[in-house]
Amino acid sequence: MPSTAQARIISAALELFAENGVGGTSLQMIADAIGVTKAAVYHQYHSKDEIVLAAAKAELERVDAVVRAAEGEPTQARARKALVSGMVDLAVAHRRTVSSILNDPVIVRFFAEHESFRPVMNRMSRVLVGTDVGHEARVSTAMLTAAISGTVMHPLVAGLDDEVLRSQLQRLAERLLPAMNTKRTQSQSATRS
Amino acid sequence: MPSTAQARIISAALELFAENGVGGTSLQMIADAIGVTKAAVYHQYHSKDEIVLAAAKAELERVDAVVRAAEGEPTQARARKALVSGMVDLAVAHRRTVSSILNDPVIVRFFAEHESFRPVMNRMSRVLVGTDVGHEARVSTAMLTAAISGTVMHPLVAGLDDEVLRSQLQRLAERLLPAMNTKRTQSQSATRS
DNA sequence: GTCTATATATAGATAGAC
DNA sequence: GTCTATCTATATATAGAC
Repeated sequence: MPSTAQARIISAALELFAENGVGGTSLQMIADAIGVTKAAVYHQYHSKDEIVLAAAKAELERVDAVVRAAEGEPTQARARKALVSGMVDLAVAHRRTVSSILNDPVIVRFFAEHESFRPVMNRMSRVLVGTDVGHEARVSTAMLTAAISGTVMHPLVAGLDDEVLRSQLQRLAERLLPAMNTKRTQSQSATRS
Repeated sequence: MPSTAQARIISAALELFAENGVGGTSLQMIADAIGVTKAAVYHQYHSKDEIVLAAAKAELERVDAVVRAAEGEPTQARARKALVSGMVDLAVAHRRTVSSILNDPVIVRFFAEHESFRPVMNRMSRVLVGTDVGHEARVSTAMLTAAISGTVMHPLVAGLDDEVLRSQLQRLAERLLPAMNTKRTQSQSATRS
């Protein structure tokens, strides 16, 4: 839970990361963006890595909220629809930031190194493909997230209205969902920490 | 037409850009990677921007070759299949580099600023959706490229064999193709319940 | 084409006053 | 919580010898 001063830093950092990449963003830029000096920033976070970590966590929390909402749906079919819809809304609402940040090599490395990030992706995958861990399931999940986050910042859709983009994106995203073995719908309330 | 010395620089730069981002890659890193000094690198390219530009051009040339091959197909249906297939092959063959580079904010800005990059994307779009410039066509094209390039570097598919990834990716990518007005080539219907 | 050496700016980071 | 001042390392970039 970041303080207000920390929240301003994270917010500015996310914007700058999206525009310049993590490696291309300096603490001086962040400080300038919120109108303070570097030392003030260092008083909140002791290193650049800590800022990157906090920014990544803030982004992931948005995804976590969407996943949690989907997990609350009564059937898997509805859960999947809720997940796709929520992810599309999230991506459209943050066109410029979401994709560039999730794809930044530095952030990707953080996700790989810090284990606390993995559960969210696993839960998302479980909502989408259940307990199936086959090839198709994995590729489907990966493709769905990559497609949604990548499309919204594509130059070809830059001029599109949010509403139009959202509806088209949602319709296309659902085509990527793997076929459901509609037999059993997994209990959605279990296994959450 | 890069010299051999220039080609080595570009090759090393592409690897490093993928791993650290453009902003996180210094000329010293590039020089170290190919075993020369910074001054030797500067003798080939007068600035970091020139290296980024040359690297982006090299990547785009690979895409251009795929598009050109697709354009040579006799029918639009075959052209689209060839394009998807070629893009998938390209992405799988360069799992680590393709996506991180195409999504890097610095590269994206280069693509937007330098007009010479745009025609390739327009030709690709024309192969995929013909002269249609509607919303669905634009989102489809954007999503197809984002999905292919983004999936291959997703952690979820990191352990997958190239062959498996390629076949799954191709099958899923074809689901994103918009319906063709002329004749059906797939049993895949355009609208799903 | 590659080197040594160097100029200048800015990076990440810390100390200590207010 | 924010500042000034400062440290050290490294960034981009150039000059000129081999």
